[in-house]
Amino acid sequence: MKLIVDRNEDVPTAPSPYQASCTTCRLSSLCLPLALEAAEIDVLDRIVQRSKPLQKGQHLYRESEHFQSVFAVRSGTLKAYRTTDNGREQVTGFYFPGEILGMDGIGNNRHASSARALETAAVCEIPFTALETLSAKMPHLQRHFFQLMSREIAEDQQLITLLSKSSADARVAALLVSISTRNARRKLSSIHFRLSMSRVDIGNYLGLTVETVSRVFSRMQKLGVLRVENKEIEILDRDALIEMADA
Amino acid sequence: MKLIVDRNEDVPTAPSPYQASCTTCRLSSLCLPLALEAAEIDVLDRIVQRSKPLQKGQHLYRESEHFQSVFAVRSGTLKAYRTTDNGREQVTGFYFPGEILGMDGIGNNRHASSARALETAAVCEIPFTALETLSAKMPHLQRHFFQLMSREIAEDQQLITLLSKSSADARVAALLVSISTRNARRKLSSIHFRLSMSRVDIGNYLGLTVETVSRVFSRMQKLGVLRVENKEIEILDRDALIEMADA
DNA sequence: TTGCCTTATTGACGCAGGTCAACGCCCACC
DNA sequence: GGTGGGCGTTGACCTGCGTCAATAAGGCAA
Repeated sequence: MKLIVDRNEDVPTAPSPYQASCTTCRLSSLCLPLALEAAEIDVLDRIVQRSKPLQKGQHLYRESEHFQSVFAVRSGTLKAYRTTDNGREQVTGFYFPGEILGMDGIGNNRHASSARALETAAVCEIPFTALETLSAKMPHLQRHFFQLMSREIAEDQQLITLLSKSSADARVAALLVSISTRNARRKLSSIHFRLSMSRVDIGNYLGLTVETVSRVFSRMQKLGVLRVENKEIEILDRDALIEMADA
Repeated sequence: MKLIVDRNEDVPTAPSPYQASCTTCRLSSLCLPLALEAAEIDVLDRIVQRSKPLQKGQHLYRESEHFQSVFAVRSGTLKAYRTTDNGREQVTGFYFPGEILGMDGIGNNRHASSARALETAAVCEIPFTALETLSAKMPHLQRHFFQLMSREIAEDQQLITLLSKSSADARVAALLVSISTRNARRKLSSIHFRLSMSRVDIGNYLGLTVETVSRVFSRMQKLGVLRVENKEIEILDRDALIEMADA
């Protein structure tokens, strides 16, 4: 007998199964421009599509597929990755609730990367042509999307720097700090969390092997910076971690 | 006595010293949306500012400065770079004529990187607020800028993959192929060109040391893939180079 | 032209992290 | 409860690239 209620409310409620609205969404402060008025949110709301949640491992979109929409994560985590010409995989980002993915597809009308769920995940689909039309009418919204894309560029550049210059320790530290910060934005614990991605994905993202990632975790634990128990991470010394991240 | 005419026509012509227009610019096919009508180009033309060329080493903008404009390269080459917390430099890109830079500043209203000229360079300044206003009225233009930004994201992701997975040989090969391709877009030789950036910059961009870059060039020369003479590069076997780029 | 300074090349050597291999643990599914 | 397979950890060894150092080759000023 199941006494504990599932925290992910995936249960459909007829007639419009996954209904929710931007107005009531507690993540809207992350993915929408704050300056948007109630009436404007309503208009936007009407173009956003909410469909049934993705199961772990399921794809949201695949590289080189026709691009139609960008997506906002509602719950769960997704990873974006591209496949290189020689068949290897490169994880290009992890996306948490409130974050937007798929913007790399706008440029050539096809997705430049694939995205799949790392755990059960729900997303809002935002058809891009509708978004464009709306943006032209709502300056705040246009500005907001320019900003979102610009920030994605800036974040990618930070990753470039990380990959180009930093030691294995610094890379892992930087990722943990990033996750910690993003958790804080979502009002979750910034020092205690569960990694939704595997060591393989972490290594792939950071340009390291699984073994190295594992060794770094062990080392940090020994140093008293972290407590690691499988996917559960507790940050014991955030300052030390931040220090390590730019060494 | 100087018989050879300078190819860079920097000579001011009174009364409006650096006058030129998007209509006559042979690069406009690269930096403007093709679908723009003559009248629209004219409107855009009016917001674009052309100032005196930058000298080698001169900054176009600096990291964390207030963001106001994006820039289109008219002639010469620029590099963008950011300074890490621990004081090191990371080159995030090279920009050739017809390419747009500065878009990473939109997100937080300050430039996320610095940009400096690698040689005498002329740019068109495009004030961003004006561009926004115009974009709202001209759907083609809005779409174009979304696309430009998206492509920058996709390109950064490619660099991420390169830095994360590839050998020194592959990185250098990839850069050369990229320059070669971009030269072709500008109707310049794709097999014979002069590198405007130093070995230090190349190494920095690719996450390698100068010494490694130098060794890779020597090795490729020995293999008959390249002919290297200082900054002059001749690609002897483009297919081999492309092959090396994803190994 | 000379001389100085910056940039590039080449060699010798060391180390961080990759590779290979063995093993333990977690959990899903009989 | 048992068992198989994936995921994570740890150790031993190897190698590609960084580091340090010496030298050469441009390029610019005077």
